[in-house]
Amino acid sequence: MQELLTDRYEPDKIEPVIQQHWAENAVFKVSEDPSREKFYCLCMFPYPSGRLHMGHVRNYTIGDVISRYQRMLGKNVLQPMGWDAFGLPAENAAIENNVPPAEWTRSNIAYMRAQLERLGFAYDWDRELATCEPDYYQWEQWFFTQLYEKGLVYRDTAVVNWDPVDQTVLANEQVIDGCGWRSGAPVERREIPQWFLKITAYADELLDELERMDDWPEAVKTMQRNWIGRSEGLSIRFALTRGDGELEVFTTRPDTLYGATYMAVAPEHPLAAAAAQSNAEIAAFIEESRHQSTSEAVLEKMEKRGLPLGVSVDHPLTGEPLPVWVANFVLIGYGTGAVMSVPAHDQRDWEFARKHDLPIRQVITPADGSTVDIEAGASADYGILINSGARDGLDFKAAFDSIAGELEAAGRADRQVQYRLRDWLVSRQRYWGCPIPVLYDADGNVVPETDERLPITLPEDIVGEGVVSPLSTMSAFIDAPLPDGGRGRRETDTFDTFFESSWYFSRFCCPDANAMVDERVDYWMPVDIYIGGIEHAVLHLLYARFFHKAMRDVGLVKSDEPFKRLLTQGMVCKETYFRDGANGRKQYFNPGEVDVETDEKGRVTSARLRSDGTSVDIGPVEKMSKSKNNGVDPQALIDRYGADTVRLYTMFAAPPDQSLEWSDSAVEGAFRFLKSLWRMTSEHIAGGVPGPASMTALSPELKTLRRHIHETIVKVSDDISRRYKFNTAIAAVMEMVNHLGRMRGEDDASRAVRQEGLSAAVQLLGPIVPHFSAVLWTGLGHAEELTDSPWPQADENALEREEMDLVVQVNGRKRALIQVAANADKAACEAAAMIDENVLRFTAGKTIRKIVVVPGKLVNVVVAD
RNA sequence: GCCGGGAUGGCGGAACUGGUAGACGCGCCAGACUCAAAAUCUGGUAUCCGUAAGGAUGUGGGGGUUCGAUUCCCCCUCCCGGUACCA
Repeated sequence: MQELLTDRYEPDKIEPVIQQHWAENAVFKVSEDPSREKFYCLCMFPYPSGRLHMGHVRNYTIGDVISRYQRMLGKNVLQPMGWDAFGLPAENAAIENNVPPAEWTRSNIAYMRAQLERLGFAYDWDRELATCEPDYYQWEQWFFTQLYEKGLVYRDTAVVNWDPVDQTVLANEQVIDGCGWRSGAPVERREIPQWFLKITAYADELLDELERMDDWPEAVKTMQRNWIGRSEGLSIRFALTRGDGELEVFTTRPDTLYGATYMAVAPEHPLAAAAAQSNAEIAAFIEESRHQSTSEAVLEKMEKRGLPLGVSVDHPLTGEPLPVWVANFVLIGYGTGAVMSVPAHDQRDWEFARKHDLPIRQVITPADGSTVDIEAGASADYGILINSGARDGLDFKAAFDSIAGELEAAGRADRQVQYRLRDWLVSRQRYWGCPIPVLYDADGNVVPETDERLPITLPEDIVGEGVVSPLSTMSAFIDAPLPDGGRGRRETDTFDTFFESSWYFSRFCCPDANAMVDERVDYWMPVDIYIGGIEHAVLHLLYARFFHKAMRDVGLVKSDEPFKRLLTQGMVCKETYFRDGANGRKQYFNPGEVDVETDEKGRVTSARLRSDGTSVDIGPVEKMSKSKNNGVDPQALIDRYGADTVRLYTMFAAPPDQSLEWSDSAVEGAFRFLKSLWRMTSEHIAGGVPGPASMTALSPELKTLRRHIHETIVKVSDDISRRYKFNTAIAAVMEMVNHLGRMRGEDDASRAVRQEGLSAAVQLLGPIVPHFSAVLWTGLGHAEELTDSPWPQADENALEREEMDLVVQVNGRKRALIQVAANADKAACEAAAMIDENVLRFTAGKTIRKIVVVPGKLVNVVVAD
C-alpha cells in the first residue's frame, strides 16, 4: 500500500488496488459469531433497471458509511446486496428490444454489480441474491401454500383496469387520462377473481407495535397509522321505506345521525342496479361509471356526480324518509358500498347537497359556545348535539352510547371496529413474476401445489408481445397434472413484486439454506438499520412488517419486527431545461448539454443549448427522471473524479433524509478538499512520521488546535452514530483540516499535534472515503488496517477549556461578545456583561427591568425607557 | 380530495433541548504566483446605511406566546412524496 502514497492524489490509481485488496482478502465476508455483537445494515435493494442512478449512489453510500463505522466500533457487521429482479419494466424493455425479460434483467444485474463494485461498497457479495431465480422464489411459493393452509390466503374478485383493445389488465401507471397507454382506448373497470393475503388479520398488531418502534421516524409511523386507519363506529341498517330490504352503512359519527338527510350508494350497488331496470338515465350513469379509474387519487379529484334512485329508507330514530342516491364517489369495494350523508358535518356531503338542493341540517354545535356558519361549509369538529330531539346537549361519547344503545336494542345496528387497510391483493396478470403455486381442477376448485412439486418454474426464453401475459396462452405451462392425479389447469397470474421484497432481508441471513430460512436468521435479524426512499413509507414497509409476522407465526423467525431502525432517504434532484415544442409538449434538455450564464453576483440569468447556441427555458428543480431528462449519470463522475469524491459529495451536499440538489461544481469542491488533504498528509509523511510525544507542555496555540481536534472527534462521532448527519460531520473535519493547514510549525510538538490531527481526519473520513483513507492511514504509520482500526476516542484532558464566549444582549439584541472564565457562575457572567462598553451605551439612562443569565450561553439585559 | 413532509444569502446547506441566524462547501469579487492561462494560495462576500466603529432590516406570508422564536401555537400560500397494479 505504501507505493500508492504518491505526491499527487490519483484516485484512478489507488481505488482499483484497494478494492482488489478487499476482495482478495474477503475483508467483508461475515459469518455468525455469537461472542460478538452483530450489526445488520441494509439498504433497499435495487430494481435492475440498467444503470445505477444517483438515488442508488446516495442510498448505498449512506449504508456503507454506517456499516464501516459500526465495524470500527468492533461489531460483526453484515451488509448484503441483491436484486429486486421481477417487475414491469423488464416486460416493456423486452418488447422494445426484442429480448427476453430474463436475459435483459440478468445483463442489467451484471452491469450494475460492476458499478457497485467500482464504488467500493463493503458488501458480503457471497450473499448476493436475485428474486427472479427459482432458488429464491421457490420459498415464497412454499410459504404461500403454508399461509393457504393457515387460512391467511383467499380468493375473491377485485376490480382492475381493463384495456378493451389490447384485451389486457393495465397497471395504474399505464392508464393515462383514463385511456390505455399503448392502445389509447378508454379503460374499463372489470371484476376478476384474484388472490388476497389477510393483512387485516394483523391490523391491530401492526398498529400497536408502532408505539414501541422508537427508532422509526414519526412521519412514517403516522403515515402507517393513518393507512391502517382503525376506527370505531356503528354499522347501521336502514329499512327501505317500501318493500322489506335494508341498506347497511358504517359510520364513525353516529352522533350526527339526526343530521343525515340522504343516503348514497355506489354505482355497482344492487339498489342502483334495481333502479336502472326502469330508469334509462340511471342505467347510463352506471354504464359511464364503468370507465371510472381504480386509482384513489383520480377518483377523489374527479367531479362528484349522482342521481336520485327514486327510493328511500326510514331514519331509524325519527322515521323520516331519506332519499337514496347513486353517487360516483361511493366505492363498492369499501365497506358496504353505501354511506349515510350528513351534509352539515362532512364537507363532501355538504358540496353534494348544495349542488343537488338536498337539505343541510346542523346537529352539532361547538362545546365552547361559539357558533359555526353551516351556510359557508361543513363543520366536522366534535361538539354538543342540537336539533336531535331528546339527545340535545349530549357530547360525542354520550350521544354515541345513547344512539348505539337504542339501535342495538332494536336490532338495527352493531358497534364495529373498521380499518381503512384492505387485504393485500397479490395477483398480477403479468408474465415477469413469480408464478402463484396453485392449480384448478376440472370443476374450477383450487388445488394448492405440494412441497415436492416446487418450484413452479417460470418459463424464461419468452419475449412477449406486449399485450397479454404469455403465460396465459402457454398450454405447456397451464396444462399440468394434479397432485392426486388427473389433469388440472395452472394459475397463470404471478405475484405482486412486493411479495419478493417482503422477505429478502431474512434470506440474506442464510442465502444457501435448504429451506426458506434457517436458524442463522435469528442471529442476524432484526435488521439494525434499514435505509431507503421515503416513497416506501407505507406499502413496502407495511407489507414487509406483515410478512415477517406471518413468517414468525409459521415458526420461521423469532423476532416480531424486521427493522429495528429506519432511515428514510430524500430524493436526488436537478434543475430542468426545456423548450416548448410545436405540439404543445415540452422538450427537455439534459443539464450536461446546457451552458448557464450568470451575472456578476453569480446569479443565473440565462441558459443556452451548447449544440446550437440558442437559449432554453430554465425549469424548476425536480427529482432526476427520464421524463424530465435531468439525470446526471454517476458513472461519468466516477470515471472523472473517482468513487471517493462522488461518495464524499453525496454525503456532504445534504442530510440523508432531505432531498439533495445535485451540483457538478460542488463535486469539484469535494475533489479539491481531498486533493488538499492528500497533499498536506503526504508532505507531513515525507518529513518523517513522528513518534508518540508528550502533549502536556504545549503552547497555547497548539493547545487550542489540539482541543479542536478532539472536539471534532466528539462531533463527528455524534453526527454519525446518533444524528445520521454526515454533511455536518464532513464540515467539521473540513474545518479542522483548515486549522491544521494554517499551523506552520515544524518543531517536534507541532509535528506531533499535526500527526494526531491528520490521523484523526483520515480516520474520521474513513467510512466516507475508504480508499483515500486506507492509503493515508497506512502512510501515517498505523500498523492495523483502517477498516479494522478502532474508532478514535476524544482525550478528556484535551477538551478542557479555560475561557469561553458569552453573548450579551440588550432587549434580545446582540450587543457584545465577551470572554469569561469557563466556570463563571451567574453573578460573574452578569458582572462581566454589565461593564461592557457597548452594553453600557444601550442601557444608559434606562431602567433595568430584568437580567436573564444562561451560564455558558448568554446574558440578556431587559431595559425600558 | 385525503395522509405525510418541506420552504433560511446568488446556490447546496448549518444553527441538535426556545438562547450569537448564515458553520462548511459552491459560485462570485479582489489580490498573489505566471509571459499568459490553468492549477494553487490569501482576503472579502445576507441586504441596506456608514471610510470605519457601529446601526437598521432579515429565516415562504399573516397573527400569537416569550426577556428572547428558523425552532412552540393558530391561519394561509407554494413545492415535494404516497394514495393500494411503477418500484
